[in-house]
Amino acid sequence: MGFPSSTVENYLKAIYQAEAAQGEDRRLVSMGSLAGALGVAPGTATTMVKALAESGLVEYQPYTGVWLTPAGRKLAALVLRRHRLMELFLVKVLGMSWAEVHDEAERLEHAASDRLIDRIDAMLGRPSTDPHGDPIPDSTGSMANPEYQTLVTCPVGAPVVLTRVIDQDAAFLRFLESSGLTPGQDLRVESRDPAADQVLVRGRRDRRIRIGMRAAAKLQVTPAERRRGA
Amino acid sequence: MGFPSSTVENYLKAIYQAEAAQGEDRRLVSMGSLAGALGVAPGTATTMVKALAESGLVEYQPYTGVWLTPAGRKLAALVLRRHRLMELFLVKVLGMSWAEVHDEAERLEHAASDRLIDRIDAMLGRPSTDPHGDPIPDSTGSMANPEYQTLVTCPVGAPVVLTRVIDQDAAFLRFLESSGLTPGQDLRVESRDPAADQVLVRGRRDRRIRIGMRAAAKLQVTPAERRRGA
DNA sequence: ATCGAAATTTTGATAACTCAAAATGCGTTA
DNA sequence: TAACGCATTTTGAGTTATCAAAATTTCGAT
Repeated sequence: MGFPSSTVENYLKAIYQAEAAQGEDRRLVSMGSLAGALGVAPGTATTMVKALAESGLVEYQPYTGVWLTPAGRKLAALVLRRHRLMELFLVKVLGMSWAEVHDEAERLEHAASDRLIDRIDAMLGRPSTDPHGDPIPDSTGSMANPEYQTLVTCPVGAPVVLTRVIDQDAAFLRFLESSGLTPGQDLRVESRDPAADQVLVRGRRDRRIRIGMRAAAKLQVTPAERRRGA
Repeated sequence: MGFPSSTVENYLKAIYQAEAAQGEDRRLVSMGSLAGALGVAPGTATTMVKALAESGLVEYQPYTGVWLTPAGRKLAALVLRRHRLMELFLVKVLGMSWAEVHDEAERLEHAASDRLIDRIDAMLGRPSTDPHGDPIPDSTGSMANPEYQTLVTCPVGAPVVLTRVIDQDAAFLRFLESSGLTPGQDLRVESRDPAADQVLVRGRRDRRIRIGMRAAAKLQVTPAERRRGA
């Protein structure tokens, strides 16, 4: 009936992202991980999910998990759209830092009207990704979901471009910023040592950055385009 | 304890504005008008106001009314600050229309952080009034509250500048916009006829606009500065 | 001085969201 | 297959904000 509450939007978004974080196929989200992602008690998640199932936004199998219906998926994508456009807007127009916009957008995404979001979208030139490289769903809720390699999987020595960062933690983002590891940067993995949990990255001006495998796996890259001309 | 909910902020804002709408001295707001302003049942207002009194934000006398404590007044002013800066931002930066920003700001004012508000404030050059001419409280919560004349009280024939519009109704604002009655415009009251409930205004390019006394009373003006030079 | 209308408060319910802790189900391991 | 441990669900309760309708208070008019 009425439009979805912030709480409903947050549950849908969390389910959407948990689905996406898993593989292509297994789109079943456990109560435990959902409750964890939202910071609520397990019983709370169960109760809410049953309500969401009532309104046709998710499917729910007791003791098994939840997944989104097409309606729920669309709604979640539109929340994500609001969030990501808002983040990009805060960075590009208001000059806020990459690291601090997440929480701000987390609240604004529930307050901004479609009209406002469309203005922002237009002002930014209908962008396709947010400051972290996350793709922005269009106004119908559909989104490109490209598969990238990461600093763990890309070939050693090959020039790549940092394309997407899969983590919103402010401290991590501040570290990346201070290391020059921001989307768009040209990089090259110089060496990888799984035993020592070390990845050595060459950045701009041959800067060397050492990070662990876990962090490296959060940095997605694409092969660098060969420069044209001489 | 925790920070105020949107509901609390809205009650404080409504009380603040009801106080201001009354005279300088009589700052006592009745339950009826408060409930009316917020669109809730009278009993609801009573309940909430008692809770606000518990937290020291208002003083409450049963069967008499409410008024803000200094703490409540400051909080209300900061909500108003967020609202007005947000409105001005939406108009100036996002090019939204005067008439449509009120509802948008009504929601965003509860979601924007102090940090964001300060960025907006800085980007707009620490403005002193919003698009309606309403004064913007500073970050300590203090606000200039100038007394203006209105199109009902200003001298007939005297050149004045439209300074402030005391009404947020979208239809009214759209009418004003289409009539060229926006803050900053030079005007002159050509004639006033209380019997016929008519005020005849001369606007830009000698345009004639006829409005009722009630509408005229919502348009606040200051005497036009005499132009220097030839 | 009292009566009655209007405003206000109280009462009893409801909806949305949450928790802690008890109960239940599920899969694995012995 | 029986039992253990863990995840999940259920239960009982609390919070915040709301309403409708009954009870109460106030104040002006007779």
